[in-house]
Parts: sequence; structure tokens; C-alpha cells
Amino acid sequence: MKNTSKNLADLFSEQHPRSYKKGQIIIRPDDTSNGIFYLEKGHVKSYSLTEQGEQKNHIIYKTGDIFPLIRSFIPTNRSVFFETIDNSTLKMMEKEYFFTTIKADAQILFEITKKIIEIMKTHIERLDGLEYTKANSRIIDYLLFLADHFGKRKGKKILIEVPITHKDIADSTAISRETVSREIEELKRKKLIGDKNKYILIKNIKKLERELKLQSDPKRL
Amino acid sequence: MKNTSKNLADLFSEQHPRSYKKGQIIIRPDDTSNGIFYLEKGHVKSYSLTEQGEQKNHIIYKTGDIFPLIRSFIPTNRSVFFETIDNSTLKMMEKEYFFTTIKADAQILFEITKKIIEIMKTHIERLDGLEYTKANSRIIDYLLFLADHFGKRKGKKILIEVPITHKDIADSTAISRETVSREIEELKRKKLIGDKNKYILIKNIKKLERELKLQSDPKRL
DNA sequence: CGATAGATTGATCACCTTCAACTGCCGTGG
DNA sequence: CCACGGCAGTTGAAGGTGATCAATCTATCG
Repeated sequence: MKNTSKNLADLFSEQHPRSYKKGQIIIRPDDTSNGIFYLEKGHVKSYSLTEQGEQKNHIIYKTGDIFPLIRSFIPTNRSVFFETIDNSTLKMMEKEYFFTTIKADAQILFEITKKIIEIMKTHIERLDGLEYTKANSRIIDYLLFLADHFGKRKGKKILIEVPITHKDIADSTAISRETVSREIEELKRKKLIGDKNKYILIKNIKKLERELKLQSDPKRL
Repeated sequence: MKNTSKNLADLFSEQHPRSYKKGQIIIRPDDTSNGIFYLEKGHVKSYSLTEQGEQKNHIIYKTGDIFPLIRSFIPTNRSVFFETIDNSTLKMMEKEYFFTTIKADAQILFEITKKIIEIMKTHIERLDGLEYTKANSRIIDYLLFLADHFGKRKGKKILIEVPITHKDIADSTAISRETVSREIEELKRKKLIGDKNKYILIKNIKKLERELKLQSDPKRL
């Protein structure tokens, strides 16, 4: 047993990696198993469903993140799904072992707390972005959010390296897919964004940020 | 120095209480001071502002909560305000002392982590509620959210014991104040909610939950 | 290669914002 | 203590934004 973990990767180093294909559900609301997952490679989205079966996307987890946090730490009504959107590699640890280990070591526990805070920050940014009342503002804000979290600089441009569909954007911003399609088209027409091998490319982030401010301004030309 | 803290109240027990009047801003984005606040009595709302100065409400903190979490744990762009909506009592601890103390004691650190998870859960519920596309669904979901977090059972009814205005609901759900006014009126007409000394009273929570499911159903009569 | 899911485009119309005018309420200062 | 100012709430009318429906097209995957 290794008690010298200094970070999350160390903590999970002894666990064997598990491969998941794109689109596999890792955790469902009714799951009785209670492992803690560490995402080594790929991306996982969390979401709930409406009565009509529409997805309401929460966030996208990436390398170094852990989940599920809420149901692991406190007893709660489970309503959230975790599903890969990539071919992904995860590691899993039994809840009991996880808690025994972290409760015994303030240092690793502090690292986990910082990771939790980081994931909470992501949720707050999403919450904040959803409070724009105009559809195009919510879309632009979400693109800026994705650029910040998954963007890789390519010169002056930013490539959003996460497989995201218009449907995902729609399910993340409370907008219909058709409207997302039209707004994205408009942003491409304005040369603010583009495509690059299946990923969204931000061509001019400064202008895109300016566009967000203009969109919410009722007094724009 | 007291090292026997078993919970948050203990941890802050040595700090002297500070009184704030309703409407006072405790933390602004540009604040350089970096204390951690423990809310002993009252309510504090967190929010950001749009370019046009509109409030985007995040959550309402209550007795036993601590803030600000994000800016205390990780370096970040500050854009969030914390403001009392009640006459409130808080305790404050210097950031350095706070971190020295919790890093030295896994037990109190674990208590704080659980509190953080609880506050994260609140944010996720808000995020999820904002993903309803219809205004009346978002309002009903928000009322159910308030009932769950601040409601006191009065027989079969639930009194939401937090001073909340229609403007607050509007700023929390990305809806105009006028529409909130009309929808609340409609819910009163249906006898689902009412008033009781300035607070919102949920008269029939089961029916209100059913109303939420109906609202989002396009095939309703 | 067929099936399924996502994307596109156009037309229609409902929902909700906006604007405006008015009322009510509360805290503050003279 | 009253008057005032400002913010919150109410109500009505009008117009725009974005949802919905439908038809077609494309991409992906077994």
C-alpha cells in the first residue's frame, strides 16, 4: 500500500486502467456501485434528463478530474449520468478505500479539496453563463468557456480540442439545436469562428469577447 | 489556540462576530483583503454583473456556510459579489491562519470538504434548473429549489424563510421581472403558492412538482 | 450498406421581452 | 414625523426572438 501520494495521479497509480468507448455510460442515477473514478484520458460529460428525456448537460470532465463527487461525499437523490464523449481511460477506486486513505492524510486530502474547488468553479462559470437572457449571448459565452477549458493555442487562434456537437451546445445552453445551428453559422459568417478537423476553431477571441458584450447591449446599432 | 475543532462552528468560535445590515456588500471583485467568512446568522447572496449592470444571481448562503471558496483556494479572476439580504452576523478568519489550521488537521479539513461539496451541490442544482427552456418551468424549479433549501414545514405547507423579491427571482432565472410577476400571479391563482408575512408559502408542493412536469410537456392539454 | 443521429434550412407562430405608465412600499434626511 | 426618492411590483400593449414542425441532407457506425 502506497501512502506517499502527493497528487491525484499518485493516489490512483495502483489502480488498473479501464478503457471505455465513446458514448458509454459510466454511472447512472440508479447505480448501486459506489466507486470514485479518475479520468486519465478522454472526456466525460455529466447530465440529467427532463421528464421528456431531453438532456441537460452539466459539465465536461477532462484528464485529472474525479467524479462523482456529490454522491460520494453526501447522501443524495441521484439524477445525474456520466458518459464518455471520447474513447477514454479511467481508473476506479472503491469508495471505502478512497475515504480511508484521504482521511488519514491531510496533504492528499488538501489536493483533493483543491480539485473539488476547481470543478466547482467550472460549475459556477456554467451557471453564470446560463443567466444571459439572449440565445446568442449564451452560445458565445459557452464557446469562450470551452476555449478557456479545452482550448489549445494555435498562433493567434484557439482550437477547442473536445468533441462537441451542436446538440451538445444546445443541451448545454437551453437552446434548440436549430437555433444553435443558425447562430454558429452567423459567427462563421463574421469570421469569428471556424472548423478544423471536427473541432471548433476560435479565429479571433478578442472580437468574440467583444461580440458577447455587444450582444447583450440593447443599444447596439 | 484551539486545536480541537470538530466542525465549522468550532473552527470559527474564537472569532468575534461582525454585524452587517441588509444590503451591505461584504466582498467585491476588486477587494484585496482575503478573509474567509463564516455565516452565523442571516443570508448572503452571491452574484456577478453583466456589462449592462444586470445582476446574475448565483446562490444564497445561509447559517453554517463559508465563503468565498473559489478565490480563497485558487488564484482566479474575481467577478463575484457577496451581499447580505438580511441583517446578518458573520465571523471572519485570515486566509493564512485558516489554511495553516486546516492543513494541520485532516478531521476539520474533511468537514470543510463536505461543506464545500454541499455548496457545490447547490450550484449544480441551480445550473440544472436554468436548463429548462420555458420561463415558467425555470420559476417553478427555482421555487422548489428555495423550498428545499430554505423551507420550513408548516403542516402540509412550506414557508420559504428567506427574504426574496421578484427581482431576485428574475435575476436568478434569466427572466424579466414583469414575466416573474405574471407567472407568480398565475401560480397564486392556481392555489399552488401564496404569501405569509413577506415570505413565499408553498401551499401544495406535490401539485407544484406536477405542474413543473406538465409545463415542460409540449403535449399538455 | 442500411440505419440512426446530427445538421441544415425555411416557414409559422407562441412566448416572453420590452416599453410605458402607474401604484405601493420602505428607508432616509430634513 | 412627514415628505421625498428610489426601488420593487403591477398591468397592458406591441413586437421580436427563438421554439417548433417539416423536409432534406450528411456523417457515422455496426
